[in-house]
Amino acid sequence: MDAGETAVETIQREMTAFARRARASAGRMHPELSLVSYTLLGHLEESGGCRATDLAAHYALDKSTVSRQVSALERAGLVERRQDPEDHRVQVLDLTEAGRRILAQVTVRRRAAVRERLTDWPQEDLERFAGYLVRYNGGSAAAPPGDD
Amino acid sequence: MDAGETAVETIQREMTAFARRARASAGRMHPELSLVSYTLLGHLEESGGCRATDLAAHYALDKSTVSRQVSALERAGLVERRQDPEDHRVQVLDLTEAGRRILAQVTVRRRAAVRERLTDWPQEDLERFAGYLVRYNGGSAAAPPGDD
DNA sequence: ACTGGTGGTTGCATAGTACAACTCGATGCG
DNA sequence: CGCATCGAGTTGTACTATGCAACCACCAGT
Repeated sequence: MDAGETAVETIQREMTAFARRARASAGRMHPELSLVSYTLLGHLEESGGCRATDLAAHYALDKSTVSRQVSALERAGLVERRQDPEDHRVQVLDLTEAGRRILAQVTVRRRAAVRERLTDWPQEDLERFAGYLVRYNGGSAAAPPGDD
Repeated sequence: MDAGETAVETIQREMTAFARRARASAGRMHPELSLVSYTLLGHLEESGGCRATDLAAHYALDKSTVSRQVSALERAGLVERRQDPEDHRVQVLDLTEAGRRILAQVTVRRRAAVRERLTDWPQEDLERFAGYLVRYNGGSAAAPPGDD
């Protein structure tokens, strides 16, 4: 196996390991906001409000899954649904004040956890790593960070 | 926010995005081997056989979860259980031939999918990215952030 | 008005998970 | 030795996330 294969193999293995860990403990750290709920709220904040269908498409989730997640978030008072006056099929979703607050809290906690692992990393490495992740995840080198 | 914060923020977001995507698509890609099953088989291969308790500890899973996963893998003919002659409480788990074969197949497919996203990456970037991931995941045994 | 397409909800099934209670065997202590 | 304790694993129960399919409501084009 050449060096390229070795690097690909390592990347595959490490990404797998990460995904498994994230999944295994997704609910433990932020009992009030699951990983999926967190990313949905994050997307609402970034996008400034969107439709359930947009969330489903963006996250490759079934619309029924999004529907239920959104219902839960609404029950929890973190998002609001507004009827689109232009199209009565559509519900435009947006964060409530409480939603914004919780999202900010969880973001801070998550970022702290990430930063924890990144202590001692030189600034240059942080930036390169961030760049690689963006490039890997998106093909989206163009998209703004956290686009997703 | 300074550049360091921005990089940390991006890393956090991208790792989260990746975890979510992996989770969403884990089952679709390899219907016969879920992400968790895959990692368990992988660990058995690396370790050359271990106990269910070791798997649980390594992956921060409840022993009941591992028990059921292992049962499923055994039913599928991918792992074997052997009584430890030293301690009759213990079952040493190991891959069967079929388990090895499936694991190899899925590894190839997963690696191909990863390589797909890494086409056009210069060798130097591949190696650096792999190194960053190892470093990020590695110190993490204690408090994996995606893990939380 | 009919037809087809889109946004969303609900019923049903499944996977993965945790926690608690349990069994069985090992280990240690009086 | 006999009993208490510990460790490995299993099983019962419950919950969450998820997908698919069926369905309803609405929009738009013909």
